[in-house]
Amino acid sequence: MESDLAVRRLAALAQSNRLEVFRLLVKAGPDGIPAGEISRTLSIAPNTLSAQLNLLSSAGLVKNRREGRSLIYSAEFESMADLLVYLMEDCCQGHQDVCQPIIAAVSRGDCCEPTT
Amino acid sequence: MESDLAVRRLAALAQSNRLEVFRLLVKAGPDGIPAGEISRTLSIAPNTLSAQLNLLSSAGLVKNRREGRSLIYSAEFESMADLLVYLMEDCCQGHQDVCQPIIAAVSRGDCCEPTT
DNA sequence: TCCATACTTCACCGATAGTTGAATTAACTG
DNA sequence: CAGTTAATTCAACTATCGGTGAAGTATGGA
Repeated sequence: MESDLAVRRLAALAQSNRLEVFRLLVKAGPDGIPAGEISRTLSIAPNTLSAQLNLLSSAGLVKNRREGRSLIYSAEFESMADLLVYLMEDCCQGHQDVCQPIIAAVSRGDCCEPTT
Repeated sequence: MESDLAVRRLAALAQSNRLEVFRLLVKAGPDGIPAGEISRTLSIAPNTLSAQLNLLSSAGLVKNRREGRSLIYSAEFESMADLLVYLMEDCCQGHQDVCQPIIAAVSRGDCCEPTT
């Protein structure tokens, strides 16, 4: 990943509205959520939200598809993975004791079950 | 982790100089690097760098210790872990097929060996 | 065709961030 | 203590960001 793109992705997430939007979409999973519902859920004005979604979208962190009148937004999980890897690249010169807790934390993440 | 702190950490990383500084410190591991050496390595003016380090520091992403005249900066790996977890919290409603690649990617990360 | 719904785009304003140059604090050396 | 190196703090300037109101585009129903 290029440094420039990483900065754009981090900047996209570095704002309270956008961060909440992104986390909401992460929780929603691949099905996504229509823009209007995001707007109501997070109490963000539709035009403001639209600008935020545009930014997240052009950073490659979310995508959308149309269903009737609604635009359904969902998270781009692959981009997120790229970003996380970029941040931890060549981490800590192989000190397992330093990095291992990070990996463990992400694996937990109140997300999926770890693959046993 | 509070939303506010997460935003501050992301904002701290969302700038090319600071991102490069942080990645350099991640690669350096627990030993860290003196401010002057960071300045020379990345060609950032000392006063500019100082402001950036301050921001990273107050976001809890780096810490420093004094050794003689030098201030040695190093990454705060635990904070980073917290941030990553916050971003992926309750990820994708348990769709393992979506989240698993992310975990795998971070585990790889050109970092430490995965614990087998 | 006309209207309502769902979002987006545009123009504008106040607030905040990043850089620079000058001055300042801290620590070692002779 | 004077001089030097290491790094930080301060003030000022420009550029960019985030939110708002108003207007515009697209889809579906009567």
